[in-house]
Amino acid sequence: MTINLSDVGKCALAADGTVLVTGGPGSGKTTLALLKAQRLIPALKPGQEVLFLSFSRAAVRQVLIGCKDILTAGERKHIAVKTYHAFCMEILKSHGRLLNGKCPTILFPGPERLAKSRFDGEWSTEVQRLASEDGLYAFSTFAGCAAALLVRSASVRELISDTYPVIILDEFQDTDDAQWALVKQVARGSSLITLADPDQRIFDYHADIDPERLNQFRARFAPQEFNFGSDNHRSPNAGILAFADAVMANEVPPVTDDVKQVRTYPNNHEATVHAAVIWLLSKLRKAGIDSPSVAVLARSNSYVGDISLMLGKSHTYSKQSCKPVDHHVVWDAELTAAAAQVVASILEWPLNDAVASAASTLEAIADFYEMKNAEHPSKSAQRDAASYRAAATRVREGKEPRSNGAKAVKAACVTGLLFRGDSVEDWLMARGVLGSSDKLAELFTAARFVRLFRATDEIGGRLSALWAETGTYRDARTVVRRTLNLGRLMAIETEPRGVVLMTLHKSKGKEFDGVVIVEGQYSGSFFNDRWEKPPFAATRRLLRVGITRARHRVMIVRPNAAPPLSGAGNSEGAAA
DNA sequence: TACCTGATCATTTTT
DNA sequence: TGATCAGGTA
Repeated sequence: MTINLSDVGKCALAADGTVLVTGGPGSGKTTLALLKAQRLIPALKPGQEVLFLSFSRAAVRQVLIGCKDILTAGERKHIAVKTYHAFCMEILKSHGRLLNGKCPTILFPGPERLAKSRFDGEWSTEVQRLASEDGLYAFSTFAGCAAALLVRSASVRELISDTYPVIILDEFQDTDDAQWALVKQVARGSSLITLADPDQRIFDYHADIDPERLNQFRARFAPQEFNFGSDNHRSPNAGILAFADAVMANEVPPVTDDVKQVRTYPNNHEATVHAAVIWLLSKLRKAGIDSPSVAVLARSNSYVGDISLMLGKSHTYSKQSCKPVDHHVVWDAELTAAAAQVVASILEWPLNDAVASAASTLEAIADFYEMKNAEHPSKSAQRDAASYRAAATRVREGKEPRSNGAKAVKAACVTGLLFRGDSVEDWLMARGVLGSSDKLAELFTAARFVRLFRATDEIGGRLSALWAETGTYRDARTVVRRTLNLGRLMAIETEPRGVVLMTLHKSKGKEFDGVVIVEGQYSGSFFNDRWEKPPFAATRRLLRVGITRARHRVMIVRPNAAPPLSGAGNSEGAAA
């Protein structure tokens, strides 16, 4: 692969010592970092590696792809690309005993969530206590504890600097306080190559992520600084980046074929979103891309879920029929998984008497509300969890449950369900129990999102296997739980292909042929002066990140009533 | 304690 | 539009 470096790029490549490289999306920061690594690798001693630190596994994957383009197989052996979490976990596992004499163990996110939902009190202080007293480290404590360890132990610090004499820091503008503390420690012995784009700060609503981080870095390390500005190596022409920059600056965006805005009316919003995705796919295919990747981005998780439901239905748009679009959703699935457990427990009804069956389903429902409360504490979730838990106990004691929701479950259970062995049909029948009462509507909605895991086929297959073996759905709950966990892992590891739905935030650092950005009518709106004052700088940065994910084409679908994207009024592009 | 009613609101989080 | 919450009532 030949790489044409700009003059700034050449200087940055040649520079020694601590370096700070800034530049916009697709300006080639990562490429430059890898070229620098390539230049430094021959000087490494045996056992030494260049360390490349990123925030997410998705980012690591993206960097590894870059490594394949730029480095030879031999060179790649001398570069370690890791997440902060992986790096810190290694430090803690190997040397954590030095902190408190306890054998270090890791509290993984799944078990942590469970523990959190059962724990009454401030969880953030509890994880600190678990780390310092028991040597049990939750993921959120990794960086802070690793930093504390390096402060205390010069020998561990030296060991790390000896292994990793050069450390590349990706997306530095989003470094949190604990990670910054860690960076300051490793910098005592290793030299830093730091990559950043202050305009891609999209996580700084988090109190730990300081908008001043880059300046703190400059003040502490006085790095040689190189600015790649708006160099653009991602999309073949500059229309997309220019449009994105205009949106960020709240200026009238340039007219370009690469970015189209579409307005929707309340009665055709869903159909328009659907049609936009189909239209973009066909445009990309016509442009010669065989299997284009398209990201559909929205502001909130719940709205991403809504869009998934839209794409799963048939619509008519301008007399054209839009068939369901196969797609993948990057989805935080804890609640959905809990709802799936409820459905699975219903599949197990025929195996037990009505009392045991109803009680186990009621407990699954209580678990669902506990999970809901753990994710987003609310009085109603707490009350519902307690109420269903109590109902389960009452049922086991042979009494009638009090609440209407629990009564509906009990009644359905007494009537019983007759499953026939068609796992999809039976799943829908079991889910239908939740649709029978208004009180259970929330669970019904959550269970509908099981298809978001793209695990429906997998679950269906495994349930069918269960049925073939036993003529029942014995252990349906276990099967469903395992399948959903598996599906989650695979979703992370596989390269995105086809249509993928996610939040704008999650799209950071990723790249697609086409991008559709959707604004919702009620939720998922862009400009809301409830949280943010005009000119909505944070939202504009976020939109810029989303728009610049596209290599070829962008569509922005917005309600007709929404204010103009930028440039005070006369900025509307052509509608499709 | 459960449920009805009307008011209020509708973001983002790596592993 | 639809979910959620506080306050009132049985």
